[in-house]
Amino acid sequence: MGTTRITMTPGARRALAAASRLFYEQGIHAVGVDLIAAEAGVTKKTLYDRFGSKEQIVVEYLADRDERWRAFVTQWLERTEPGSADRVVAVFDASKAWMAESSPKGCSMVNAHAEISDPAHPAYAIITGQKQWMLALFADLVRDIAPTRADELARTLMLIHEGALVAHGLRIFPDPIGHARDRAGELLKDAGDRP
Amino acid sequence: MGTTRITMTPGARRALAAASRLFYEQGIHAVGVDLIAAEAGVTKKTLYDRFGSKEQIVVEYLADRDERWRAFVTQWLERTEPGSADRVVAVFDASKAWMAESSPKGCSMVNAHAEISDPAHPAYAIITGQKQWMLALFADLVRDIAPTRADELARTLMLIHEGALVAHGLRIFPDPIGHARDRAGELLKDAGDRP
DNA sequence: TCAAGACTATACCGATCTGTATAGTGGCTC
DNA sequence: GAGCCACTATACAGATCGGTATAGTCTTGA
Repeated sequence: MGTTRITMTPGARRALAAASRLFYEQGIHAVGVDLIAAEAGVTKKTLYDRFGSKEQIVVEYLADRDERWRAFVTQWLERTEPGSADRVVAVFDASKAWMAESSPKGCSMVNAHAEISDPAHPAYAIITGQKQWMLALFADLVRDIAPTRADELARTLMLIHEGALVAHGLRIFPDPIGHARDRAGELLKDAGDRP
Repeated sequence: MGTTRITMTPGARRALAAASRLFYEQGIHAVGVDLIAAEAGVTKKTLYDRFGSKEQIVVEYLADRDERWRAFVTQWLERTEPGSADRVVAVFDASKAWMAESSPKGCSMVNAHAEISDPAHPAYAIITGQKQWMLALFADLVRDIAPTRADELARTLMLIHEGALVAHGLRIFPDPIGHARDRAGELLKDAGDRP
């Protein structure tokens, strides 16, 4: 991990929880540190003692969300049969559950990327890192089913998955993640038929 | 069209061009009206005489981009055979050309949506309007090929297309729109085989 | 009991934010 | 050549931005 993390004292934990909610709902630039402090029941002094800068709060926000998402998916995968197409479908099931819980505005990484122009920003690596992790995960899961076409299928799954998250956030049509899940299932069934 | 548009004087045109570039590259909240005025070679007075508010500049930015995108796609479609699967593929070709030109950060509508929380914001209707237009376009084009499955296929195409734009913006893998184009072609070839 | 550390409250810094006011200049048309 | 309109320049209002300083309170563990 290339990003520096901070020690999470009780106050820092509350601040991060408030910042996470506010950043996701209203956007990063739209939320000031005064608002974060007020919502968390914490003074700005405490915020800057713990995080040092607003940028670091943003980094912690994304790194924490990334960490929780990876753990969430891993947990869903553990309930499925290794080496089966069900495992790919389970990723979409996990996404649907995750989004239904508290992510009506789509992927936080994609949304954060919209507000960060500088690739040198420490948050940039977290954002692209998660997407690379997802692509590698799809490739690993597909390799057990269709080894020769693993990379190509993984990229297609990636497109469908990202598209579903966007469609969910923008409410383009009902249940886009469920739709994506079904298409992913068909895609792998067809791929398995012709070896 | 539910959004009010303004009269585009030369100064307003320059201001909108500058705002478009800045909003897209740095995000809406990160760009102030002073910067827009300076970059456009226009005073703030002129900005407020023409647009009235920053919000209205944002609305013009999105409405103008939406308008130009629709014209762009329509132009590409006119070069293809009506009723053929090539027309769907042409949408992806248009997207690839559009993004290559001046959109390295993905879809401006999706990015703007990340910064706008209030559905009552006048920009909201423009954002969702474009996505609905795209979905209807896909449905119309597919109806000529596979009428019974038009809506389902249109939604799948929508997911692949949106995913490709995100993947392009985040540089998840090389040429995602080209990849999406090929998958869309296959999808319709298979759909046409079984009527 | 005492020291350390996490926290609180308050007040402030300079900079920047959106938005407005005043006064004056340039070019176009009738 | 008079009037109109787009534009320029400057200065400022009130609020909020990220970030810091001082001083005091609370809990925890040795």
